Amino acid sequence: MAWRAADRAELTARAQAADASGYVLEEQVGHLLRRAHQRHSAIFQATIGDAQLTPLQFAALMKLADLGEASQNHLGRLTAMDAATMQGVIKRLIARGLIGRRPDPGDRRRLLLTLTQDGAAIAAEAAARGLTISELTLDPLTAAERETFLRLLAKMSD
Amino acid sequence: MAWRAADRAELTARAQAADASGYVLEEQVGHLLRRAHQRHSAIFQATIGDAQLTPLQFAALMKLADLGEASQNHLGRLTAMDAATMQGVIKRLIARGLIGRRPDPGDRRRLLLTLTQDGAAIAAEAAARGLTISELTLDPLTAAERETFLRLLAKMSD
DNA sequence: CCGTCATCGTTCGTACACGAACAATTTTAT
DNA sequence: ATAAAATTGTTCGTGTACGAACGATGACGG
Repeated sequence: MAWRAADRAELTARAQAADASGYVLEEQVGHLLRRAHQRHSAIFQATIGDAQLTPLQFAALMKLADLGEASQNHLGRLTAMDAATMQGVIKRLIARGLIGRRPDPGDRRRLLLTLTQDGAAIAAEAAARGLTISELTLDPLTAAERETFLRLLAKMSD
Repeated sequence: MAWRAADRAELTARAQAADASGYVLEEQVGHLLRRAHQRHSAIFQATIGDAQLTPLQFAALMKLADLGEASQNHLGRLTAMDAATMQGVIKRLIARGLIGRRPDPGDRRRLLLTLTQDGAAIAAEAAARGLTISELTLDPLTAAERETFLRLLAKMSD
Protein backbone atom coordinates (compact mmCIF):
# COMPACT_ATOMS: atom_id res chain seq x y z
CA MET A 1 0.00 0.00 0.00
CA ALA A 2 1.20 3.47 -0.90
CA TRP A 3 -0.25 5.47 1.95
CA ARG A 4 -1.28 9.06 1.46
CA ALA A 5 -1.26 11.62 4.18
CA ALA A 6 -4.94 12.42 3.72
CA ASP A 7 -6.04 8.78 3.92
CA ARG A 8 -3.89 8.05 6.94
CA ALA A 9 -5.18 11.11 8.75
CA GLU A 10 -8.74 10.07 8.01
CA LEU A 11 -8.12 6.60 9.39
CA THR A 12 -6.63 7.73 12.69
CA ALA A 13 -9.33 10.35 13.10
CA ARG A 14 -12.10 7.83 12.57
CA ALA A 15 -10.48 5.15 14.70
CA GLN A 16 -11.09 7.40 17.71
CA ALA A 17 -14.81 7.55 17.26
CA ALA A 18 -16.07 3.99 16.96
CA ASP A 19 -19.55 4.28 15.57
CA ALA A 20 -22.63 2.51 16.81
CA SER A 21 -21.59 -0.88 15.52
CA GLY A 22 -18.45 -0.95 17.63
CA TYR A 23 -16.58 -2.45 14.70
CA VAL A 24 -13.32 -0.72 13.81
CA LEU A 25 -11.79 -2.40 10.79
CA GLU A 26 -8.24 -1.25 11.52
CA GLU A 27 -8.22 -3.00 14.89
CA GLN A 28 -9.35 -6.42 13.68
CA VAL A 29 -6.84 -9.27 13.47
CA GLY A 30 -7.99 -10.33 10.04
CA HIS A 31 -7.39 -6.94 8.52
CA LEU A 32 -3.99 -6.60 10.20
CA LEU A 33 -2.98 -10.10 9.15
CA ARG A 34 -3.96 -9.31 5.60
CA ARG A 35 -1.97 -6.08 5.56
CA ALA A 36 1.08 -7.74 7.12
CA HIS A 37 0.87 -10.47 4.51
CA GLN A 38 0.62 -7.87 1.74
CA ARG A 39 3.69 -6.10 3.04
CA HIS A 40 5.61 -9.36 3.24
CA SER A 41 4.67 -10.25 -0.34
CA ALA A 42 5.94 -6.90 -1.56
CA ILE A 43 9.24 -7.38 0.29
CA PHE A 44 9.50 -10.91 -1.09
CA GLN A 45 9.03 -9.79 -4.64
CA ALA A 46 11.53 -6.95 -4.30
CA THR A 47 14.19 -9.14 -2.67
CA ILE A 48 13.97 -12.65 -4.12
CA GLY A 49 15.79 -11.59 -7.30
CA ASP A 50 14.09 -14.10 -9.58
CA ALA A 51 11.02 -12.21 -10.82
CA GLN A 52 9.23 -15.44 -11.78
CA LEU A 53 9.64 -17.07 -8.37
CA THR A 54 6.60 -16.57 -6.10
CA PRO A 55 6.40 -17.18 -2.33
CA LEU A 56 4.56 -20.48 -2.77
CA GLN A 57 6.90 -21.73 -5.46
CA PHE A 58 9.82 -20.79 -3.25
CA ALA A 59 8.30 -22.63 -0.28
CA ALA A 60 7.77 -25.77 -2.36
CA LEU A 61 11.35 -25.62 -3.60
CA MET A 62 12.76 -25.22 -0.09
CA LYS A 63 10.70 -28.04 1.31
CA LEU A 64 11.56 -30.34 -1.55
CA ALA A 65 15.25 -29.55 -1.10
CA ASP A 66 14.85 -30.66 2.51
CA LEU A 67 12.82 -33.80 1.77
CA GLY A 68 14.62 -34.93 -1.37
CA GLU A 69 11.47 -36.53 -2.73
CA ALA A 70 7.78 -36.26 -1.91
CA SER A 71 4.35 -36.85 -3.39
CA GLN A 72 2.31 -33.85 -4.45
CA ASN A 73 -0.26 -33.98 -1.65
CA HIS A 74 2.38 -34.68 0.99
CA LEU A 75 4.48 -31.71 -0.09
CA GLY A 76 1.29 -29.67 -0.19
CA ARG A 77 0.44 -30.47 3.42
CA LEU A 78 3.95 -29.60 4.59
CA THR A 79 3.79 -26.23 2.83
CA ALA A 80 0.15 -25.53 3.79
CA MET A 81 -1.29 -25.69 0.26
CA ASP A 82 -4.38 -27.68 -0.63
CA ALA A 83 -4.32 -30.15 -3.51
CA ALA A 84 -6.00 -27.78 -5.96
CA THR A 85 -3.57 -24.94 -5.28
CA MET A 86 -0.68 -27.40 -5.49
CA GLN A 87 -1.70 -28.24 -9.05
CA GLY A 88 -0.92 -24.78 -10.31
CA VAL A 89 2.26 -24.31 -8.32
CA ILE A 90 3.73 -27.65 -9.43
CA LYS A 91 2.63 -27.14 -13.01
CA ARG A 92 4.54 -23.86 -13.22
CA LEU A 93 7.64 -25.26 -11.51
CA ILE A 94 7.69 -28.20 -13.92
CA ALA A 95 7.19 -25.82 -16.86
CA ARG A 96 10.27 -23.91 -15.72
CA GLY A 97 12.20 -27.16 -15.38
CA LEU A 98 12.88 -26.68 -11.67
CA ILE A 99 11.27 -29.92 -10.52
CA GLY A 100 10.66 -33.33 -12.07
CA ARG A 101 7.84 -35.81 -11.59
CA ARG A 102 7.80 -39.62 -11.77
CA PRO A 103 5.20 -42.23 -10.78
CA ASP A 104 5.68 -43.90 -7.42
CA PRO A 105 6.49 -47.57 -8.14
CA GLY A 106 4.94 -48.63 -4.83
CA ASP A 107 1.67 -46.66 -5.15
CA ARG A 108 0.20 -46.01 -8.55
CA ARG A 109 -1.87 -43.09 -7.27
CA ARG A 110 1.19 -41.08 -6.27
CA LEU A 111 3.52 -38.87 -8.27
CA LEU A 112 6.94 -38.33 -6.73
CA LEU A 113 8.47 -34.88 -7.08
CA THR A 114 12.19 -34.07 -7.05
CA LEU A 115 14.34 -31.02 -7.69
CA THR A 116 16.14 -30.93 -11.01
CA GLN A 117 19.73 -29.66 -11.13
CA ASP A 118 18.41 -26.24 -12.11
CA GLY A 119 15.89 -26.42 -9.30
CA ALA A 120 18.52 -27.33 -6.72
CA ALA A 121 20.76 -24.50 -7.92
CA ILE A 122 17.98 -21.94 -7.69
CA ALA A 123 16.90 -23.27 -4.30
CA ALA A 124 20.43 -22.92 -2.92
CA GLU A 125 20.67 -19.40 -4.26
CA ALA A 126 17.27 -18.37 -2.96
CA ALA A 127 17.71 -19.75 0.56
CA ALA A 128 19.91 -16.85 1.64
CA ARG A 129 17.49 -14.36 0.12
CA GLY A 130 14.69 -16.03 2.03
CA LEU A 131 16.39 -15.28 5.31
CA THR A 132 16.94 -11.67 4.26
CA ILE A 133 13.25 -11.38 3.39
CA SER A 134 12.26 -12.58 6.85
CA GLU A 135 14.60 -10.06 8.46
CA LEU A 136 13.29 -7.20 6.33
CA THR A 137 9.71 -8.14 7.13
CA LEU A 138 10.42 -8.05 10.86
CA ASP A 139 12.48 -4.88 10.57
CA PRO A 140 9.93 -2.57 12.25
CA LEU A 141 10.22 -4.64 15.45
CA THR A 142 13.03 -4.75 18.00
CA ALA A 143 14.89 -8.02 18.55
CA ALA A 144 12.86 -8.82 21.65
CA GLU A 145 9.60 -7.98 19.89
CA ARG A 146 10.47 -10.21 16.97
CA GLU A 147 10.89 -13.22 19.20
CA THR A 148 7.63 -12.53 20.98
CA PHE A 149 5.80 -11.90 17.73
CA LEU A 150 6.99 -15.12 16.07
CA ARG A 151 6.10 -17.13 19.15
CA LEU A 152 2.56 -15.72 19.32
CA LEU A 153 2.08 -15.99 15.57
CA ALA A 154 3.06 -19.67 15.67
CA LYS A 155 0.80 -20.25 18.65
CA MET A 156 -2.12 -18.69 16.82
CA SER A 157 -1.59 -20.66 13.61
CA ASP A 158 -1.93 -23.87 15.61
CA MET B 1 -5.39 -27.02 7.04
CA ALA B 2 -6.46 -30.43 8.29
CA TRP B 3 -3.30 -31.58 10.01
CA ARG B 4 -2.42 -35.23 10.17
CA ALA B 5 -0.39 -36.76 12.95
CA ALA B 6 2.21 -38.11 10.53
CA ASP B 7 2.76 -34.77 8.80
CA ARG B 8 2.95 -32.86 12.03
CA ALA B 9 5.46 -35.30 13.49
CA GLU B 10 7.58 -35.00 10.37
CA LEU B 11 7.58 -31.23 10.60
CA THR B 12 8.67 -31.01 14.23
CA ALA B 13 11.32 -33.69 13.67
CA ARG B 14 12.79 -31.82 10.71
CA ALA B 15 12.61 -28.44 12.36
CA GLN B 16 15.26 -29.63 14.82
CA ALA B 17 17.85 -30.38 12.17
CA ALA B 18 18.21 -27.29 10.01
CA ASP B 19 19.97 -28.45 6.90
CA ALA B 20 22.93 -26.79 5.22
CA SER B 21 20.88 -23.88 3.87
CA GLY B 22 19.84 -22.75 7.35
CA TYR B 23 16.36 -22.06 6.01
CA VAL B 24 13.52 -23.60 8.03
CA LEU B 25 10.21 -22.80 6.36
CA GLU B 26 8.15 -23.24 9.52
CA GLU B 27 10.06 -20.49 11.31
CA GLN B 28 9.72 -17.80 8.63
CA VAL B 29 7.35 -14.90 9.19
CA GLY B 30 5.91 -15.14 5.72
CA HIS B 31 4.87 -18.74 6.13
CA LEU B 32 3.41 -18.12 9.58
CA LEU B 33 1.54 -15.03 8.37
CA ARG B 34 0.11 -17.03 5.51
CA ARG B 35 -1.05 -19.83 7.80
CA ALA B 36 -2.55 -17.42 10.30
CA HIS B 37 -4.39 -15.72 7.48
CA GLN B 38 -5.68 -19.07 6.20
CA ARG B 39 -6.95 -19.94 9.65
CA HIS B 40 -8.68 -16.59 9.97
CA SER B 41 -10.36 -17.01 6.58
CA ALA B 42 -11.71 -20.40 7.62
CA ILE B 43 -13.08 -18.94 10.87
CA PHE B 44 -14.59 -16.04 8.94
CA GLN B 45 -16.36 -18.29 6.51
CA ALA B 46 -17.71 -20.54 9.27
CA THR B 47 -18.94 -17.63 11.40
CA ILE B 48 -20.12 -14.84 9.11
CA GLY B 49 -23.41 -16.61 8.41
CA ASP B 50 -23.87 -15.20 4.92
CA ALA B 51 -22.12 -17.75 2.69
CA GLN B 52 -21.76 -15.24 -0.15
CA LEU B 53 -20.08 -12.56 1.95
CA THR B 54 -16.27 -12.67 1.75
CA PRO B 55 -13.79 -10.93 4.08
CA LEU B 56 -13.08 -8.19 1.55
CA GLN B 57 -16.73 -7.59 0.75
CA PHE B 58 -17.41 -7.40 4.47
CA ALA B 59 -14.57 -4.91 4.98
CA ALA B 60 -15.87 -2.71 2.17
CA LEU B 61 -19.37 -2.80 3.64
CA MET B 62 -18.16 -1.89 7.14
CA LYS B 63 -16.02 0.96 5.89
CA LEU B 64 -18.78 2.31 3.70
CA ALA B 65 -21.20 2.15 6.63
CA ASP B 66 -18.72 4.30 8.53
CA LEU B 67 -18.02 6.78 5.72
CA GLY B 68 -21.52 7.05 4.32
CA GLU B 69 -20.22 7.74 0.85
CA ALA B 70 -16.86 7.30 -0.86
CA SER B 71 -15.26 6.95 -4.28
CA GLN B 72 -14.02 3.55 -5.38
CA ASN B 73 -10.30 4.27 -5.07
CA HIS B 74 -10.72 6.08 -1.78
CA LEU B 75 -12.64 3.19 -0.25
CA GLY B 76 -10.04 0.85 -1.68
CA ARG B 77 -7.20 2.66 0.03
CA LEU B 78 -8.98 2.66 3.37
CA THR B 79 -9.59 -1.09 3.12
CA ALA B 80 -6.14 -1.88 1.68
CA MET B 81 -7.31 -3.05 -1.73
CA ASP B 82 -5.78 -1.86 -4.98
CA ALA B 83 -7.97 -0.45 -7.72
CA ALA B 84 -7.99 -3.65 -9.77
CA THR B 85 -9.06 -5.81 -6.83
CA MET B 86 -11.66 -3.21 -5.92
CA GLN B 87 -13.27 -3.64 -9.33
CA GLY B 88 -14.27 -7.21 -8.63
CA VAL B 89 -15.35 -6.64 -5.04
CA ILE B 90 -17.56 -3.68 -5.95
CA LYS B 91 -18.96 -5.43 -9.00
CA ARG B 92 -20.16 -8.36 -6.87
CA LEU B 93 -21.57 -6.12 -4.14
CA ILE B 94 -23.51 -4.12 -6.74
CA ALA B 95 -24.74 -7.36 -8.34
CA ARG B 96 -26.11 -8.41 -4.95
CA GLY B 97 -27.75 -5.02 -4.54
CA LEU B 98 -25.83 -4.19 -1.36
CA ILE B 99 -24.26 -0.98 -2.63
CA GLY B 100 -25.17 1.66 -5.19
CA ARG B 101 -23.03 3.82 -7.47
CA ARG B 102 -23.56 7.33 -8.82
CA PRO B 103 -21.26 9.79 -10.60
CA ASP B 104 -19.66 12.48 -8.46
CA PRO B 105 -21.15 15.83 -9.61
CA GLY B 106 -17.98 17.65 -8.57
CA ASP B 107 -15.47 15.33 -10.28
CA ARG B 108 -16.43 13.49 -13.42
CA ARG B 109 -13.72 10.85 -12.91
CA ARG B 110 -15.19 9.64 -9.65
CA LEU B 111 -17.99 7.23 -8.86
CA LEU B 112 -19.54 7.61 -5.44
CA LEU B 113 -20.51 4.43 -3.60
CA THR B 114 -23.23 4.14 -0.94
CA LEU B 115 -24.92 1.34 0.95
CA THR B 116 -28.40 0.40 -0.18
CA GLN B 117 -31.04 -0.39 2.43
CA ASP B 118 -30.25 -4.09 2.01
CA GLY B 119 -26.56 -3.33 2.31
CA ALA B 120 -27.02 -1.33 5.49
CA ALA B 121 -29.15 -4.10 7.00
CA ILE B 122 -26.58 -6.77 6.21
CA ALA B 123 -23.75 -4.56 7.45
CA ALA B 124 -25.50 -4.02 10.78
CA GLU B 125 -26.13 -7.72 11.16
CA ALA B 126 -22.59 -8.68 10.20
CA ALA B 127 -20.83 -6.21 12.50
CA ALA B 128 -21.45 -8.31 15.60
CA ARG B 129 -20.30 -11.44 13.80
CA GLY B 130 -17.14 -9.60 12.80
CA LEU B 131 -16.23 -9.04 16.41
CA THR B 132 -16.88 -12.71 17.19
CA ILE B 133 -14.61 -13.71 14.32
CA SER B 134 -11.80 -11.59 15.71
CA GLU B 135 -12.22 -13.17 19.14
CA LEU B 136 -12.26 -16.69 17.75
CA THR B 137 -9.14 -15.98 15.71
CA LEU B 138 -7.28 -14.78 18.80
CA ASP B 139 -8.65 -17.59 20.94
CA PRO B 140 -5.35 -19.55 21.21
CA LEU B 141 -3.77 -16.53 22.96
CA THR B 142 -4.29 -15.27 26.50
CA ALA B 143 -5.74 -11.81 27.06
CA ALA B 144 -2.31 -10.31 27.65
CA GLU B 145 -0.87 -12.06 24.61
CA ARG B 146 -3.68 -10.77 22.41
CA GLU B 147 -2.93 -7.19 23.26
CA THR B 148 0.78 -7.67 22.63
CA PHE B 149 0.15 -9.52 19.41
CA LEU B 150 -2.19 -6.90 17.98
CA ARG B 151 0.21 -4.12 18.91
CA LEU B 152 3.18 -5.82 17.23
CA LEU B 153 1.11 -6.83 14.21
CA ALA B 154 -0.01 -3.22 13.72
CA LYS B 155 3.54 -1.99 14.17
CA MET B 156 4.76 -4.40 11.52
CA SER B 157 2.08 -3.52 9.00
CA ASP B 158 3.20 0.10 9.14
C1' DC C 1 -12.58 -62.33 -1.20
C1' DC C 2 -15.00 -58.21 -1.49
C1' DG C 3 -17.42 -54.21 -0.24
C1' DT C 4 -16.58 -49.85 2.17
C1' DC C 5 -13.88 -46.28 2.96
C1' DA C 6 -9.79 -43.26 2.52
C1' DT C 7 -6.32 -41.22 -0.36
C1' DC C 8 -4.24 -39.44 -4.71
C1' DG C 9 -4.24 -36.39 -8.37
C1' DT C 10 -7.26 -33.66 -11.48
C1' DT C 11 -10.69 -30.28 -13.13
C1' DC C 12 -14.21 -26.63 -12.60
C1' DG C 13 -15.93 -22.41 -10.72
C1' DT C 14 -15.49 -18.34 -7.86
C1' DA C 15 -12.90 -14.85 -5.49
C1' DC C 16 -8.88 -12.30 -4.21
C1' DA C 17 -4.21 -9.93 -5.47
C1' DC C 18 -1.62 -7.02 -8.09
C1' DG C 19 1.51 -5.26 -12.03
C1' DA C 20 0.80 -3.05 -16.29
C1' DA C 21 -1.30 -0.41 -19.62
C1' DC C 22 -5.15 2.68 -20.98
C1' DA C 23 -8.45 6.89 -21.81
C1' DA C 24 -10.75 10.50 -19.48
C1' DT C 25 -10.34 13.95 -16.32
C1' DT C 26 -8.38 17.05 -12.79
C1' DT C 27 -4.47 19.35 -10.65
C1' DT C 28 -0.13 21.62 -10.71
C1' DA C 29 3.58 24.25 -12.08
C1' DT C 30 5.17 27.53 -15.32
C1' DA D 1 -3.45 29.88 -20.19
C1' DT D 2 -1.27 25.74 -21.15
C1' DA D 3 1.87 21.94 -21.00
C1' DA D 4 3.19 18.35 -17.68
C1' DA D 5 1.96 15.46 -14.01
C1' DA D 6 -1.27 13.09 -11.13
C1' DT D 7 -5.74 10.76 -10.24
C1' DT D 8 -9.79 7.83 -11.40
C1' DG D 9 -11.77 3.91 -13.06
C1' DT D 10 -11.14 0.05 -16.38
C1' DT D 11 -9.25 -4.14 -18.61
C1' DC D 12 -5.81 -7.85 -19.24
C1' DG D 13 -2.77 -11.43 -17.68
C1' DT D 14 -0.78 -14.33 -14.13
C1' DG D 15 -0.87 -16.47 -9.73
C1' DT D 16 -2.75 -17.87 -5.41
C1' DA D 17 -6.83 -19.85 -2.57
C1' DC D 18 -10.19 -23.32 -1.88
C1' DG D 19 -14.83 -25.91 -2.05
C1' DA D 20 -16.78 -29.45 -4.78
C1' DA D 21 -16.93 -33.19 -7.61
C1' DC D 22 -14.58 -36.88 -10.19
C1' DG D 23 -12.12 -41.55 -11.51
C1' DA D 24 -8.36 -44.42 -10.16
C1' DT D 25 -6.14 -46.72 -6.70
C1' DG D 26 -5.05 -48.50 -2.11
C1' DA D 27 -6.26 -50.03 2.80
C1' DC D 28 -9.20 -52.34 5.80
C1' DG D 29 -12.73 -55.28 7.95
C1' DG D 30 -15.81 -59.02 7.78
